[in-house]
Amino acid sequence: MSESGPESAKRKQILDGARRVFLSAGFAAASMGEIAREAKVSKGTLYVYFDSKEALFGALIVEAKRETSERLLSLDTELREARDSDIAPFLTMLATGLMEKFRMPNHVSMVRMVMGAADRFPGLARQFYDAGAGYGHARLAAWITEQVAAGRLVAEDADIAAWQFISMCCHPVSARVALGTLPPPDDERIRRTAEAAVSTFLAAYGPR
Amino acid sequence: MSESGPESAKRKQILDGARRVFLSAGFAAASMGEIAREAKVSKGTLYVYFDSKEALFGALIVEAKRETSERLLSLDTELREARDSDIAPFLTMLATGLMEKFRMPNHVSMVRMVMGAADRFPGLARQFYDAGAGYGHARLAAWITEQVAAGRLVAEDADIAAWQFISMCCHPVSARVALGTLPPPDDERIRRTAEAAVSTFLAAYGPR
Amino acid sequence: MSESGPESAKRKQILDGARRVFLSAGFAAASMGEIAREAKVSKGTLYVYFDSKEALFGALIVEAKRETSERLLSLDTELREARDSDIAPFLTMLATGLMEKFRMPNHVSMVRMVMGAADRFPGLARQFYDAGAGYGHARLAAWITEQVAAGRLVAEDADIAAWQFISMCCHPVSARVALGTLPPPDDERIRRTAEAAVSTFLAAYGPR
Amino acid sequence: MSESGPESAKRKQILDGARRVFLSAGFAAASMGEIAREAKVSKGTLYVYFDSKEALFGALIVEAKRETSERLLSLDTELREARDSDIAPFLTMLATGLMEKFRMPNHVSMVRMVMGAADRFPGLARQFYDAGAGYGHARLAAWITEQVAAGRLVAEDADIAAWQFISMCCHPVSARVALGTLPPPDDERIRRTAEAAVSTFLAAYGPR
DNA sequence: GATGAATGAGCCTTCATTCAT
DNA sequence: AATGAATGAAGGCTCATTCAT
Repeated sequence: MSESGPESAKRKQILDGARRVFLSAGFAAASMGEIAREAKVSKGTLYVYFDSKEALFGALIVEAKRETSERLLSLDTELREARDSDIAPFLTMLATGLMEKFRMPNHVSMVRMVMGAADRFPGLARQFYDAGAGYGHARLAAWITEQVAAGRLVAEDADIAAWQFISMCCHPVSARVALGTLPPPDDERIRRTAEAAVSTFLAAYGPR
Repeated sequence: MSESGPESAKRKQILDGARRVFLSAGFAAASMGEIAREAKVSKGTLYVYFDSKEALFGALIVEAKRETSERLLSLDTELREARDSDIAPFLTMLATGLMEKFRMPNHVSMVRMVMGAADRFPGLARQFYDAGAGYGHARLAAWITEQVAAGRLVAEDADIAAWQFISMCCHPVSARVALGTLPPPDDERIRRTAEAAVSTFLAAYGPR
Repeated sequence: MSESGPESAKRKQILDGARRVFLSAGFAAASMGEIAREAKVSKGTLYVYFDSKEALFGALIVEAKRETSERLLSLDTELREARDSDIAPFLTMLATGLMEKFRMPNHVSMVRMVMGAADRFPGLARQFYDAGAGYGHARLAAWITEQVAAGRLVAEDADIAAWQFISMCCHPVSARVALGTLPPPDDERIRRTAEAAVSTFLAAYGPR
Repeated sequence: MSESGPESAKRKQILDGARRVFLSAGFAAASMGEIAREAKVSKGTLYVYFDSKEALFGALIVEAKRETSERLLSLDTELREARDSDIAPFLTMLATGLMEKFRMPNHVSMVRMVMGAADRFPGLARQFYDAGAGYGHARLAAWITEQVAAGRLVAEDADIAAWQFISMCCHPVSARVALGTLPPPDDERIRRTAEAAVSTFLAAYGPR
């Protein structure tokens, strides 16, 4: 009794190999042979589980999307719990978490890969965005709206405010690391950048 | 009298074809044959002007870098003239210009292409970043420092402040358009986002 | 149960095709496409068994070298048995064998090919020489030394004497056939040339 | 008043460049571009003087043939003068000259090149042979015939005798150097080999 | 299900040759 | 006569995909 569905162990083994190869080479430069070698299966087996190179790539993005979605569920929890806690410490934690995520080598590679493939696979890029940045932004905007309703923040456009906060955290990292191939920020720099983001955000939208 | 130097017309013709192909396919997926077809020269001619596919790609980045540098010279002028003008209108103009640049299809494709190739050509990605985002950030930080000295702004860390302003303008666009393959923002959305960026920036660093 | 080692049937099939093409065109003028066609395999299969055109060429030389080595083992046996037989008939047989070998079309082509590639592949040419002419000369020189010790020949320099005998047999054939593209000698001419070589050799080194 | 005939200085300049390139690479691996560079003319000029790569190669062989012919005219003179001199010293001189010629790098390369191209250009190889080895052999055979007639040598088959003498000199050198890529013989080895050739030749065909 | 040998289209690059100047 | 830019046909090699075992 075996299965080649999404739960198969071999399927995961292949996806792991594919992730390593696709992340470091991008879609076009990755070769099925190297993926097979990396996943320690034969080339033929690849095609037992995935119809084509594109399908394998797509499955990888979908998987990454799912992992991101699951991780972001904890954001929901945190946001819900944060309703009654102090705003500043919570935002600082949020900012720090975002930046730490954005400096991780795997995240950098993933962004590079998806961006590099966005012209060829707009649908996948869109899914990746929706599950990650898009979802995160929507949740934060909703939380801001709640805080405004509760009188703890003052913001006319929660959508834009959410983007501003996220942008101040993520962009300096991804512009320098993912695009500029500069070394990732150390903890101290992250701390200072996060605090500055919170400070600026609250200067604009904080109570009073 | 002909020349195969950087001024040659045929060289430009090739670079134009290469830009179209590289921008829409990325480095690895672009083929020299398609570039030749697009540039309306023979495949052999490609190699008269460029030693290899990599060299052609590199020349393209260098050219884009140079164009960006030249365009940013006007930023210098504007920043200098802006010393005595009102801060808010100037920042609004800056924000609008940034966002309009970031929604241009060619810019989107260029960022996607350079990001997708950053793993293989870190040096080129770095050059591209240095000439564009890096240079722009440095100029803005210097300007902020001057404003602080003149008492028109209050900012402890001009470096971070500059990144915040740039990020609030660029990130919402590039995250949604370049990564998320969403339609670019229209003029109205740009206006509102730009104004919000200026407003938030001045709330944090403005006089008083 | 398959194997791509030196025993694989397909490998032999490829080497056979490669031999035909390399022998008739030389290394540089041979094309992998033609070899594939001649071997009745696809171009890709060539690269499953051999890493490159050079590797395929090298394997061909090594194989030819091995065949030559094996064939020359019988020379050892003959030389050993010839110790007690009459010298003249044995030398005549040796001379005839040498000349017959040197007029064979495949041998002519092989020498042409190796010579033509000696500038680019000196190591391979050296291996080919060592296994063939070099080994044969060494064996004959050793045999002559033994005959001198036994008082059946008188030669101060067995090395030079061996070269003289071999040269009188081989050079007239290879100069005219391999270099001059003249028709190979018929049996009668071989007989006369062989007898003359033995006669001259014995006039110089024979007993008394 | 200019001429593109065989006397043109530019033609010679091209042939010189072509010789260097063809000799070191062989026909197929040589490129017209490199020849043009080596000859310090444009690629187009090559085709003003020679119809094709093959024609240039052919002209090179013809020129080498002519030079060889001219050089061999002195052999005629020497042979004529040698009629009355002692045979042994003359033959020793002849043998030494042959071997010195055969160890010259240019001669080694020329033989390799012509042999490597003999399959494709049998006519040229034939011309090269006729003007060199073939002509030399014929002259020596004629001289031997004269010596026999004069009672200074005893040989039934002057043709074979001439080949034997030439072979004992040339083959040990070309087998080891041109084929085996071994270092060329030094002067001492040439002296010993030449003397041994003369000694063996005279043992077989000398007076008495 | 898993394998890996085999395929052939396609890629980057080179090169003999042509032609307008 | 001389140039060198331009061409397009190969050439060596890779790789996604298939299929018999």
